[in-house]
Amino acid sequence: MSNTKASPVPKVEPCCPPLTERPLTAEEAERTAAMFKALGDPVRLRLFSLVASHDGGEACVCDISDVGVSQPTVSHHLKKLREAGLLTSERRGTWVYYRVDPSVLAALGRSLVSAET
Amino acid sequence: MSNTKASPVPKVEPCCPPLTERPLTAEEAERTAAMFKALGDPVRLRLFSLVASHDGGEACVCDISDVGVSQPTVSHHLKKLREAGLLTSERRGTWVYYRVDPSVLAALGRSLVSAET
DNA sequence: CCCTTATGTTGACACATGTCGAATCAACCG
DNA sequence: CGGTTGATTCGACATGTGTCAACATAAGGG
Repeated sequence: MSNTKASPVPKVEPCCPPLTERPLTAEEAERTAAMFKALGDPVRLRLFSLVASHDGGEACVCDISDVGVSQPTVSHHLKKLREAGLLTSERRGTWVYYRVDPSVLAALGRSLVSAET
Repeated sequence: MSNTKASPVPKVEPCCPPLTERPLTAEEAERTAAMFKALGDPVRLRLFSLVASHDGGEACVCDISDVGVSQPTVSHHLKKLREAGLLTSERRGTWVYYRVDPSVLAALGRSLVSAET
């Protein structure tokens, strides 16, 4: 309402401060670790990669269900990724589509590469 | 040793292919997830951040043992980080020093940020 | 030498997590 | 409607994981 102009986004910090510049606080570590944890399972990482690399950055569950586990398990992992803030889901008719949140992903990555400034 | 000359390191791929350009194979996901998993615990992430942000990129265990868990637990987590290839350790006299592997860290980060090319 | 300090290892245990089959909910189609 | 297919939820189980106390190892100092 008030700051509709080009506000410099004072201290939003979408998710993850850089790991290499100062020690993380307990709270920061808690939030950031939750995201790394979500990517720390092979099946979830494949699912995430399948969604992220799909055309338009989104994919139907039916397109990515072939990762070697049962379909309930796929759904379970997608839910975890959604709860971690890495994916969003939307139902369009019969199918449910998942897509990545690019900003969160980029911020997470930047928390790692910021070392080589 | 045949290739002692200045080989351009053909396709080493230190650890982690980009997640957003093509679906990861099961094997790639396995290896990459292992690193994310190592960073997926709050205590480990704090320990890692403490080492990474310390002067000279290395820290004595005695400097980073104050993260709210017992000392054996700290040692246990440092071992996990070492096994994941994120930290290396070296004993110099009485104290053991841990330091980060910058190349692995950067490669991991790049696997996330490569989306915004 | 023994003793103190600094780290790492072992064993045990509570708890979280990945997995599946069965049941359930949602949308489309004859 | 009833039926079919897609997707999630539920209940259960085996396995993995974080944690600590106790013990072991390493280095240095009296």
